[in-house]
Amino acid sequence: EVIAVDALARFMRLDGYDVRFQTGMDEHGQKIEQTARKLDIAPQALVDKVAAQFRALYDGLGISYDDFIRTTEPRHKTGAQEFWRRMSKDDIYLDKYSGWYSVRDEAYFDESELTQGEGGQKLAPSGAPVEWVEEESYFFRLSAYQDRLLELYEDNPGFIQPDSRRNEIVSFVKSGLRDLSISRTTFSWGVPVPDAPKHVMYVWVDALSNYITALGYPEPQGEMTRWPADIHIIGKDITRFHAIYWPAFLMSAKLALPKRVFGHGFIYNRGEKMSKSVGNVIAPQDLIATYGLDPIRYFLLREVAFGQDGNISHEALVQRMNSDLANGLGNLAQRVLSFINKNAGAVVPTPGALLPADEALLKAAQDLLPALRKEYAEQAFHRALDLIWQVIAASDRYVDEFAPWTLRKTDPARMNTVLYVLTQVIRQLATLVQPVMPASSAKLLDQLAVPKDKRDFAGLATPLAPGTALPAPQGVFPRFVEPAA
RNA sequence: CGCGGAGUAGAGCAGCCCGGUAGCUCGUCAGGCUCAUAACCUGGAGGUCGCGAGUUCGAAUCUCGCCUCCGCACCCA
Repeated sequence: EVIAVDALARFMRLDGYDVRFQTGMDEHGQKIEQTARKLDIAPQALVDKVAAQFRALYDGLGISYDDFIRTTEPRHKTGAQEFWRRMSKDDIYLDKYSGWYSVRDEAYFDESELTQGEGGQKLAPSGAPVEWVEEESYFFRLSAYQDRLLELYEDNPGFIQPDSRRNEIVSFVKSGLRDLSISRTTFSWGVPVPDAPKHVMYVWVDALSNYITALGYPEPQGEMTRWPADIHIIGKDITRFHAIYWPAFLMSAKLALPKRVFGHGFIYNRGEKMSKSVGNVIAPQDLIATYGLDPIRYFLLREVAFGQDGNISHEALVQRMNSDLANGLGNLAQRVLSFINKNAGAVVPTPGALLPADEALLKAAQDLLPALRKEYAEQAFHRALDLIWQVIAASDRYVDEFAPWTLRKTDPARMNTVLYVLTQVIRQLATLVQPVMPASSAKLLDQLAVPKDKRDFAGLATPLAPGTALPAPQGVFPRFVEPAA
């Protein structure tokens, strides 16, 4: 889920890291070529259209990517060809390939994997028709990498995450690796193999190399100095390619390996897999229009244990919106800020001596950042958010315990101290929630009069200055009310 | 067939690796408060932890068998 990657990237940026967040799309392959022919348009025109849709989607989701690479770009093609050349010559050899091929799956299947369809038609496990294909092909000596890959997994338990994915990959590799066909002659929509014009690269050599071609590979200077990547976040269905083929290719080309491959789960609609044929696909654009972008982002990161599959439903979404956002964070900010606005001169209050309870709440808020670093480092976004919300609950209890509306009459100085503590805490919370909800947290920080250049995590070290004028507060997270049926 | 995951209060989940009063969120019921977006706080009710057997002084937690659902296959990214 790109949103998760985005939140991670934003978190690291706010924490002072120089982040490069790149995404892109694979635009080659026989499937594209065929689809384009069916539509009677050029393949390039087809992928241009799709790419535009993707960019629009990402922009709509507020994705803060630094680069969006398409495999049809010249920079990718030349880079991919160079990558091919630099893979060890011992690893690439020419041979004949024959087997049952499914165009739809872009994969060959073993005889034993096929099922018998109607009229004797052989079908791939996916139900897609297969055809007997015999062609000249370049092969990659993947079999030679089995031990080195297992060693890699062994020495770096965190290389494939989550663990369940790792186990799958390890047992797959242990069961034996076969050499990989890495070129095709049956279609031409792809990157030509260097010095073998009849061949185009098989989709994965081509597509996987995007991670480095986007960095300017083979140019060793510039962005390429950032390689290796700290993490590849991918759909769990393509974990195999990223955790087996890609490291093997990189080893062959004598490049460093990414430090982690994270195969994330899928989002289900009410427990059902989204599928066009079932007609239960939820368009992100519709969700944003109905609920707003930040609530969606929050929901997806909070509700789903990242890495596992998750569910989305109107009911669950509304519940999160109303209880966590409107009643939780939103209400806390609103009750405190509007009280200050009405009863404490609309400025950051000046505190007196702090009581243990004050210290405790401030400490709880300050302790969040290191705790969040740990969770983000493990891509445990749901736990990170849970921690933040524990402090919100503690803050609500604190408000009730010290009841500023009573102190207003009995002890104004103490009231100011309480309100001061709360503004500091809310500021912490708003700052820490930025990676997940950039727009809403910005509004919150506006209301706390935090300068735009003081909103990163380093800025948290500087408390809000007492006496700073605060604007009139406005609700940031509206309750979701069912439209009248 | 095989490999993998899951079955715990009305709902969604944690706990299970490292056995010992079954926990969280939401909902629900009662009480409190009134600063706030009918919100917030406190307390209660609600579970034979899929089924059966075994190990053990003791099992949601370990072992074996069985049942059910799901993924590894479409789609989507």
